[in-house]
Amino acid sequence: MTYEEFKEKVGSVILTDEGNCPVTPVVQMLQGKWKLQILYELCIKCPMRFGELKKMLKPITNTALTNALKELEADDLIQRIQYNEMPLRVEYSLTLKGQDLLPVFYSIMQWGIKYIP
Amino acid sequence: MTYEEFKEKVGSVILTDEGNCPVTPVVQMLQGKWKLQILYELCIKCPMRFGELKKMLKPITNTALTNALKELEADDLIQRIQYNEMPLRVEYSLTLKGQDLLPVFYSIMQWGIKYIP
DNA sequence: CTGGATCCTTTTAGATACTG
DNA sequence: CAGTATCTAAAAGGATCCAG
Repeated sequence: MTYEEFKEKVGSVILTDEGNCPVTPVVQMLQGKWKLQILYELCIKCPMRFGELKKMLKPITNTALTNALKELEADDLIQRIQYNEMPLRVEYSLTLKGQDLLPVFYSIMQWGIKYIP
Repeated sequence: MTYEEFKEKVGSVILTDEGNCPVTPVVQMLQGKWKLQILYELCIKCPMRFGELKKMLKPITNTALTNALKELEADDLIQRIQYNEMPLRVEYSLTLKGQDLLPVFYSIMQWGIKYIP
């Protein structure tokens, strides 16, 4: 896509909400130190358990992981399922909405490959 | 792109850096309350002057705008050109690297259109 | 006009200990 | 195992005043 094409599309499609950036709210939703990494892990393996995620995101604390997971669930990007076994088991997985972020991740990744050494 | 396709591509292409999310560093770079909005404004109109940007991002303060612009420039996403006229004029524009974010913005936008009411 | 400098408030993240 | 609760540290953001 060229610069002019973008201007044209954005200008007509969604620049209606008082000139605000249509990208910002989405990125706000993904902000925080851990959310994207969690989503990424769930892209690679899904579902995953709490402890499994914690191990992958190594230096993360319980508090941080819990908070991030809660916010992602509140935004309906991931789903939490609790199995009342002994010991307790909880599994997190991407929702359809969350899976729909894959193309976004991929385009970001393509940019990163080009520009991040 | 499907879930499986993503896994395959990501797994082979870039999952080399110790399992860390390849998307995160890019998003880190775009984090902060104002950076994306600035880039977006520059997508719509480029170049723009300091005061012009300030007007578009209405409640922003000088400090916040200055800081965001500096960081964007440090990441080589925008370019600052100063004209020593009287009164002083400074123009900001997207670099090629910055313009290359357009497809990313567009894919985020598509997602937003689908899921944000 | 385009910021710099300073101070202050708010938000976010980390450490530690504890529970069903 | 999967969290909660509480506290502290750090970072981000805002307000105000000043300068080339």
